[in-house]
Amino acid sequence: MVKQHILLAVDNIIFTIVKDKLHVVLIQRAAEPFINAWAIPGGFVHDEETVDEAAYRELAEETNVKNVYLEQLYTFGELNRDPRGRVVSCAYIALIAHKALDLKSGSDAKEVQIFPVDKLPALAFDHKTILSYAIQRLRYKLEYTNVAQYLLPPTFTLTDLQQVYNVVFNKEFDTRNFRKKIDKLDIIKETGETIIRGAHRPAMLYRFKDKKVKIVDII
Amino acid sequence: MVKQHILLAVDNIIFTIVKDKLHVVLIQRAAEPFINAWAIPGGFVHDEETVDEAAYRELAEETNVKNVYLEQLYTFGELNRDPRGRVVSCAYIALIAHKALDLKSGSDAKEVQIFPVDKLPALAFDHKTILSYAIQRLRYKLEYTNVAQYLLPPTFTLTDLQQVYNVVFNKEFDTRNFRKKIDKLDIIKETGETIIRGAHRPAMLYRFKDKKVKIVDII
DNA sequence: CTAATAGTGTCTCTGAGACACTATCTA
DNA sequence: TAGATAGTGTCTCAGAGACACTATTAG
Repeated sequence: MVKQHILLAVDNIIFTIVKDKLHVVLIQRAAEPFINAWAIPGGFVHDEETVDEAAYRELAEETNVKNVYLEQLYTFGELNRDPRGRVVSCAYIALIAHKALDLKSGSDAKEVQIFPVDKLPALAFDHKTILSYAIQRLRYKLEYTNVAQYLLPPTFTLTDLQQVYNVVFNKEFDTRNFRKKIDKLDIIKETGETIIRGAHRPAMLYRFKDKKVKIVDII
Repeated sequence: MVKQHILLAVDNIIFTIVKDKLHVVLIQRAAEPFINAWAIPGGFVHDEETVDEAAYRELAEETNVKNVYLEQLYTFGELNRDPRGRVVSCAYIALIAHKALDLKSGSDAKEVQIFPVDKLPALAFDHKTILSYAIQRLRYKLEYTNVAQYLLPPTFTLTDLQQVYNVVFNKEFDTRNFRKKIDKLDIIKETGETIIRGAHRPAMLYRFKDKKVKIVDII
């Protein structure tokens, strides 16, 4: 029907939170172009898989994960993104709890590593642009949905949950107001268990009521 | 580098408001598959143009427009979208004032026509899915940005502006509250001119202060 | 004068944000 | 008992939403 010389790729911006920093998974490229440079993991879409499936497959090849949140971010279609030729990339955001993350480098990467988003190495291709866009979207989504759960283990304390927001928005939310808000939204429930994490009062563990992404005004 | 048999297309969901209904531009297909069926206008991306440019080009081929708002919506990458083969489509939303719309059918269409979104014909491909998604996004964007201006002529009355919101959200906003809100947001200015549209008090004409898309909490 | 739309102000209630102390544990 | 984090309530202010009348025109 048509002659076209465009290749379609997917890129996954994999976010996770470590201590008090938002981190992103990057790979060190093992081949030209941009050999040795750090890049967002991704690859070409196969003929017999959907674009979503391609993103899942590529994600699995880099990180051993289940229960990841994956959401299409944007399609980057500029002309000279890739020196090898015309490549259009459909970017996805993945959210994962740090505990669940178990990185192993795939065939096309020397190394896989997480980096705090405020201390990134130079990135290959237009990956810096993609990443900024991803952070924007992440903030946006945390503001009005319950996807924060995917950055947390299945059970967590209210402090953990607030930490996610503090870190992603890079500010200190007020503990009382934050808890009031969460309480009113009715999106989490107590597990009945507590956890002791030091020489102080133990914290109640909670769980999200609904795994499905719901629109809720959190911030 | 890679063998891939995927074609990349763009589709434009062109919205406009006529009287008290949200409308969308559709073409009647002149070729198989889905010959004679109505479809969202679109086409394949050329090798030497960006995906955005492809969307603009296709848009221009169907509608004689300048000053259109065009925004990438979502990339639809399912396997059997197109019976001819593997086609991934990057969908865009376009907003245009009805006055500015001057449709002419391109080569691959028998007919171009606007339809109210609540009285659509059967649509080809997965275009019904795409359209629902587009309407959702449109509502979303009107809620928190100033893009409503692109559904209006350069100058308009407050009633016109409210009409856009009434129509897109399919409800009657309160005139006083709506105007208070718009006033406080400081996004439009009086032109100083009035317009008479019948046997009643003339209405003040306004203009948006800023063409750039801005985040503002309208609804 | 009638009919039709343009244009305006007040009150109530809810939610956002500022703010400081008690509870519970370990060492 | 000192040190550390968990957990909680009140007040103020701003904004959302409900609500009804006057202004201006043509015919």
